[in-house]
Amino acid sequence: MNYRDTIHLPSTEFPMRAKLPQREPEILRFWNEARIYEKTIKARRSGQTYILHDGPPYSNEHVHLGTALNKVVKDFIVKYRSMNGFFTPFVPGWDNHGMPIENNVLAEFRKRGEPVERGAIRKRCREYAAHFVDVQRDEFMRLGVFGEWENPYLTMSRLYEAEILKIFANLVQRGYIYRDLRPIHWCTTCQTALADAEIEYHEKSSYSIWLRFPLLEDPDRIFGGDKEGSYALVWTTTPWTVPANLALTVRPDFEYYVVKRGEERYLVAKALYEQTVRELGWNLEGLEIQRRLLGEELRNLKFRHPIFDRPSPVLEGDFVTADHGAGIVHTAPGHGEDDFRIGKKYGLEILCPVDEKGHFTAEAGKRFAGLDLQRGNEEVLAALREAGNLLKQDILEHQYPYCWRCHKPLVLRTTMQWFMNVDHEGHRDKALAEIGKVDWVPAESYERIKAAIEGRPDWCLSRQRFWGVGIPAFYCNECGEAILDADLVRRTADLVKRYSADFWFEPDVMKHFPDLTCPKCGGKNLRPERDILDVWFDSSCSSLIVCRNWEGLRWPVDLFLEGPDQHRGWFNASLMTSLGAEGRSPYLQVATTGWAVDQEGKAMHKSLGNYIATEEIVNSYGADVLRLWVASSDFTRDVRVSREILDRVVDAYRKIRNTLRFLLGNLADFEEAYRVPFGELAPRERYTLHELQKLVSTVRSGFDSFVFHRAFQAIYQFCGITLSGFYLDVVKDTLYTRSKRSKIRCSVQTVMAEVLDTLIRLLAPLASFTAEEAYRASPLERTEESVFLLSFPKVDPSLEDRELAYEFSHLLSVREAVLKALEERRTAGKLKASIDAKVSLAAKDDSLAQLLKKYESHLPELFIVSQVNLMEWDKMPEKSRKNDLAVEVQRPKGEKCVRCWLWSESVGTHPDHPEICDKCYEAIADDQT
RNA sequence: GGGCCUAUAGCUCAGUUGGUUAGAGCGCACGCCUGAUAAGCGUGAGGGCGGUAGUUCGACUCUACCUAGGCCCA
Repeated sequence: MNYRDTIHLPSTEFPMRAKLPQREPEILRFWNEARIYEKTIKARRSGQTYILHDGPPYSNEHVHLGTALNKVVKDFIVKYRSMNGFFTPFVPGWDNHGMPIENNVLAEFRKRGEPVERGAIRKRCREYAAHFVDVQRDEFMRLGVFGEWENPYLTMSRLYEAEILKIFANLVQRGYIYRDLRPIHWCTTCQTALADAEIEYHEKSSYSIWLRFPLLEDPDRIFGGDKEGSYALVWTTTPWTVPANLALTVRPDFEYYVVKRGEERYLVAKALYEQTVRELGWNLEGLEIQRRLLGEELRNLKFRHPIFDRPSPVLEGDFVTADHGAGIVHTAPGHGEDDFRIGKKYGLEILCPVDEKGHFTAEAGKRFAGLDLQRGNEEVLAALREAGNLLKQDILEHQYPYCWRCHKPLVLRTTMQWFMNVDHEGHRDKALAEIGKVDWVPAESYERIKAAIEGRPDWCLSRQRFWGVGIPAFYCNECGEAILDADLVRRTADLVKRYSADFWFEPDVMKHFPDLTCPKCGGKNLRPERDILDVWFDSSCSSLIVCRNWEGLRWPVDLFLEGPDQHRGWFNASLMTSLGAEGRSPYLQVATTGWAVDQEGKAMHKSLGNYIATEEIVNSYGADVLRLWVASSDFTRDVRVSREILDRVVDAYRKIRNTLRFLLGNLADFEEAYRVPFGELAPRERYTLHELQKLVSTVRSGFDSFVFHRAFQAIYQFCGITLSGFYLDVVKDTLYTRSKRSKIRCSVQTVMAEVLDTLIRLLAPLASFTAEEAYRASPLERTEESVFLLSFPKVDPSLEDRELAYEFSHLLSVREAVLKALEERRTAGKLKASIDAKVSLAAKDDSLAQLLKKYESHLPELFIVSQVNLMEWDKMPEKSRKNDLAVEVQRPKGEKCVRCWLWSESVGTHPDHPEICDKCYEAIADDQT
């Protein structure tokens, strides 16, 4: 008889090979067609609301791996909450306005030689953004991320653009918004301000000049009373900024010398003294250091402008360095960041005598007015020379900012901009108080947001760009008055809602404001502001706009979760607008993800060649592998990706998948009716269920505290060790050889059913596709259409048995010793399969001996051997003893059963089946009835 | 240059308030099985905790500095 046909081997449709890139799209189709996401939301409508508000990625390219990582972590959290009964609508969003898209579009226009016209550019930007919203939406969906993909938020939608202005109106009304000067990088060719990212640095030849400022006032007699022949030494590379000079800055903690050279006296920093002397070609021997004093002692000095007859007072500033020059910095508040700041601090005028084309204005003086900066440079040098204040003129090669569009050198110009006052009515302090109430994950991230808020300057909201929401201000053409009024902003918002923000830039926009007059002069000739709002302002409004306009959402929200750059970005900006407009922070909890980096921990760049595309991983490994890569990593730090890392994730995936497959296969003939009550299960089975409860507990606490990699490791190790390495291995004999409906086989299947059901649900938020696939392939009773409509497992205390687990921990260490002994025997060539062995065993320790006695009948299957003999310690040979345990491996008694392959003395006792053992004889008989 | 953070076996991660020979899983090597089979099982070899100098009876754990890396700012 062929007994192979009488054993019960696993059988399942769930294939060993996942073929995820092919299979996942089928599962996606099912989710979409059956509207599973919507069903999870509807099913939990009465549950507690949990809102994770999505931070909008920028819609200008394919999904970056870091963005994928971010969205996947969000999906873990949302799915877990949802399966725990929370109402969790997730509205994804995109940031659409802004410079990168505008620049790409401008490049397209220029390439085709089309005229750069505002309306046409904006139209194309809108299309461009919409295209990449579609691209990214598909890519996010492909990752298995659940959400309102049919109803996302777009910052360029009319509703959103209008709401931005309503929030802006609130800030205007509350007095947050003001207009002031600020230095910005300016391209005189393109006639526009540039953002930092639009600047590129190249080598440039500049003048390097030394000049002197004659002494004007010296109340503290620093120079000893002689005004004539006393000077401050100054170095600069930009002669054209000299007409804008309004001060000199020294460093208060530097030491300065008054140096006598013939009849002249010069002020210079000690640290730069020798270098300066060398530069100027002076003879060191002919010099005399008359005084040494600290920079702070110079504060009452006033010098005279080297060209004009006006004072240039000495200021104290920490930005002065000892790298170049004389330690005395030419300060022109209109043409430098540091200059501007210190100018404001000391209440200086902000003089910027250069217009948008790079020509000197009348403010630069008659001699220079109208000159471009190149000719201006020459003329300034000539004027300095004539005044006798130019000491040296040279050429210097140095790094200088250039426009990335026209590649011409940039200048710093100070122009009028709109600002949000971050200190308005204690705003900053309120913000600091608010962040103290927020839960920051990881905790250190509080320090970062704190530093970012403490240090943030007033928010410059103006951008001289095309693609964004226009700042709804007006200017009077009669008197120049700037008009920004909350009600007017709201009126504009209503128009935006109707026509989109594009209407603001139409040539006849003023027709919408026919009644408008200048509040100052009553003039009726007004023009609209052309600057747009900083796009950070757009995205900073997202929580307010989305969570109060989308049905079912709530504000403030439970969680923001983004990359670490958002401490200064979106976390910060959202707090600013929310606090200003609504008086509180928009979030209760903020979690930070790290960046996706390469194997060495370095940032990925396409130019470095270490860039791995999301698409590449999804197409060659599958989304579940990408999801498990995220799940296996500590996302609060930077997350590494490499071939090896992905290969290890694939190993883990296969192990988990094969474990599921084995469970599914061995449950093929199982039905609910055969379930054995938990109380009647054997120790081995109860132990496994106990371990399953431990797993559930570990996974839950991992999910609760966003430590997904612990949850993942626990699942992986449970599959690999507890199941594959122990339980499933040990139980095979029972499954295969016992009669189908025997209680012992049904007991095992009862456990396997429980394990399978739990495992699938534990895995669902992480390996969503595979969990769904396994659920659909499951022979168990399916109560829901999708795994995501099931609940997340909870610990069942009735399945816990600590005492039993304690006993099993001892049995398992005995098992380890036995396996070692078997391995030794195998190495010696005296044994192949462990089932061909008999093990004699003795424990030195009495309690262990008793434990073994208690479980004696279970030992052969635990060790997967044919027979186990418990012996007295003293009767065991010396060499078999190791520590407190003695193990000897021998040939079993009886004959090998051809059906179950175990050795038994009962083989041969059944005349109708002479080659099989009692156990098999019984099984065959049972199965036949 | 400043702020915040990271650095434990090839990989992903554990290492409680400083205390005996630093852990896990995977991978790797070797072996077994052929009734989970492009699967399954077993055994074993791998690091001295980025570096240096301190504090301490004793440091992967504390301090300082340095190196490499990340984000932000200058």
